[in-house]
Amino acid sequence: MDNSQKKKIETPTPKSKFEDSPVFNYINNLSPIEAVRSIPTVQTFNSLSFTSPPPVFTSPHASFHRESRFFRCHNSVERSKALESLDRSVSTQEVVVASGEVDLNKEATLEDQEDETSCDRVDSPGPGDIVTQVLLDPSGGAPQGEDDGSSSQDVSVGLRKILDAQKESGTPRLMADADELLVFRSPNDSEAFGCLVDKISSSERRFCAGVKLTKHRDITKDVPANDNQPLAVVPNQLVSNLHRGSMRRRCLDFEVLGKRKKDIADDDQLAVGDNKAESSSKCVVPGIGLHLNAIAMASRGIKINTIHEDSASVEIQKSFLGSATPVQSQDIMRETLDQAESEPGKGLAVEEETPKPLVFEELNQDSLQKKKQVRKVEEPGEGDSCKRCNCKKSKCLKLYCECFAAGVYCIEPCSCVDCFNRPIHEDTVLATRKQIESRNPLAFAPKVIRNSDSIMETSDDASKTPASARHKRGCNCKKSNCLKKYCECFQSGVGCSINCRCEGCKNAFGKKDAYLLAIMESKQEEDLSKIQQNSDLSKEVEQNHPSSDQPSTPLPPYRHMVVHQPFLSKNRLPPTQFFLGAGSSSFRKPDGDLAQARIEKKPLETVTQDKTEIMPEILSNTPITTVKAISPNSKRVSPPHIGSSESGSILGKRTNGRKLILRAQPLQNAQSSFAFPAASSAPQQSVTSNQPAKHVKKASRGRPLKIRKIENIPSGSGTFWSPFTDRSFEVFGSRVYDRSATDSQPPQ
DNA sequence: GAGTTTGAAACT
DNA sequence: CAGTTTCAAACTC
Repeated sequence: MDNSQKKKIETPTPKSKFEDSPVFNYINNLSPIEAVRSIPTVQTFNSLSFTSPPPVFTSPHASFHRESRFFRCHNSVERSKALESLDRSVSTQEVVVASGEVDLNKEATLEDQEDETSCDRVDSPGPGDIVTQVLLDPSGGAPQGEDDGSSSQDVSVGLRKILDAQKESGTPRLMADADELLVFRSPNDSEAFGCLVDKISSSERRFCAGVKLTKHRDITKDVPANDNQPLAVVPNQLVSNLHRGSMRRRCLDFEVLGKRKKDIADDDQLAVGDNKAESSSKCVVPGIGLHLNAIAMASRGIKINTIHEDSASVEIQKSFLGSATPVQSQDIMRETLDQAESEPGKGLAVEEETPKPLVFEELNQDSLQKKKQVRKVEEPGEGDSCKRCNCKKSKCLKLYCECFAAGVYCIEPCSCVDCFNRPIHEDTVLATRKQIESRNPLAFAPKVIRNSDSIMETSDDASKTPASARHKRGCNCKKSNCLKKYCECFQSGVGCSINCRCEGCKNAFGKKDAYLLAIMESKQEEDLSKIQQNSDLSKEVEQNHPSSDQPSTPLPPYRHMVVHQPFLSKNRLPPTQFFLGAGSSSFRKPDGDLAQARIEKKPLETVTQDKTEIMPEILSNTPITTVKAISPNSKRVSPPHIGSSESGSILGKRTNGRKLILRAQPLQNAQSSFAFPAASSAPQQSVTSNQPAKHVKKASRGRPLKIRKIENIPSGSGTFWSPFTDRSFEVFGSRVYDRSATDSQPPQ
């Protein structure tokens, strides 16, 4: 291309006197050079961007840095004041903080000292900031300096220089943060997040929150090899280091025992030498080995933030959830927001901490007071990272002990007697833990499972509730009516489920009985939708016009067609599902009024408002894998039919409500795969299966329906809609019946 | 803060 | 697996 351009420039006309002019020569010479110059520049950014996620990811990432500051000010009444003082250079600060992150990522394991100081420079944006932003953009977390080779390394070196220069004039305020980051090594160490967030919320180290957390995220993501590295004990410890030490001291690091022992020795020394520091640290860094706990604790860190109901916090927390998928994060966030809404104060796992000399300490006076107030309200629920026990006889080596159960060492605030849950007795702790785990491998797993995937692992159908929290084992309350914290479900803020053996359940978060109610209601709705759909079919038969290819609602070309198996859609809808609105409604919403919940849900419907949509909508509050089966005409596929008898089809085989998801295929493949409309002239009611015939006959109000049997269909059962032909089909076992040979406009 | 209640954990 | 005991948190006063 350059050659052709050159030719165009150079060879249009025979040489003229103009060519000899300096201007012409200048232009003639400049053009190709400009092109050559511009290309490398673009390529440099492109190369960086290529390793970066799309902008949709970069924005939250960037906002994370921005909001990390907010995040730290959340608990302060003078948040705005803090912001004023901090916002000397908003955007550039973020960038520089981020640059610290990059720097740390690159060299955390190499130079502790560098780590300590890399966070110092906050206020002075450097020339490399923009490039740093580019480096940081990838929310994938990979330090671009390592990935991108020389160019980004150069940038990083430049940043380091800048940082070094700033270091001389910077304050030591943030020094501790960098090495404190090293405390957290495990990607699953979500409780560490929680604790860290606690600390953050508690006011100190305002600015480095983002650095710390992103650092953690990046470390865990990018340097997995370091996951098992011993904690980096930084020399020249500051007060915060003692604090850190106590944090580590309370950490039950079951997976790196050998490596930890060395640290433990140090910790013990610290413990002897400075219990004050220990007591100042009630926050807990969880045991790295507590990977199971981390599952549930992934949401813990969020909890703290969401109380602020700041959308920015959401972004932060998404960022915190480094290992969580966006969908998971969303789910967690939704839940957390709901929790924060329904339980103000509970989400604040804030611990009192001894204030440390920090630059912005004055900004935190109020926040500390507030936190103390919050602390009173705060209840060390199941999800709290900071446990305090009062064990007398168990030596804190049984699950009776909250600390031990939470996977943390007992610390100063504990009032336990003869406590063995100390780093000194780590061997005993580990042995006991192993013993308990041998008895019950999930003994240290979170009691409440908020992750839908985890829920899906359970054997109970009722637990297969997407996006709903469940107590793992269920409660067994007899007298508390699940209305007091004796009830683990209530304490965890989740509704009772079919797993519970409670009596007289009145759990405000969801009665067990609500299951039955939900089942009944869903069945009613299913019937209604059945009737509605069959009515539509009748109309279609009447009109007898070919299928419409004009969807009223544009839909993405690719869609999952979900065939809800009867037991999921019909019988296994837990009450909490009703509380999971499309937006912020929550499973925490008391289920006292299911109807109200449904009413609230109704406005959320964006398509036709007929009753048939309620259930699918509810079901759609599931992870992304379950997509509503909505026709382009906004006509929802009715829940699958269940005949009076479930024999003769997959219905007879209860499959725990698993959803059969049929992936839509390109049009040319769709017809072949579904084998329709193979017999367009099939006789009406040519039904080979009794159940469909019976059902259709009944639902069609006596009108004959065009039902064509289609062979060789994957087993499954239910009604589904084909986006390619805008037809509905019924699947019964291995047979598919085309229920909409002629389609009509959907009812509005 | 002491005593009671409660339900999970542990034990048999 | 069911019944009992132990235990510590939650609760009440």
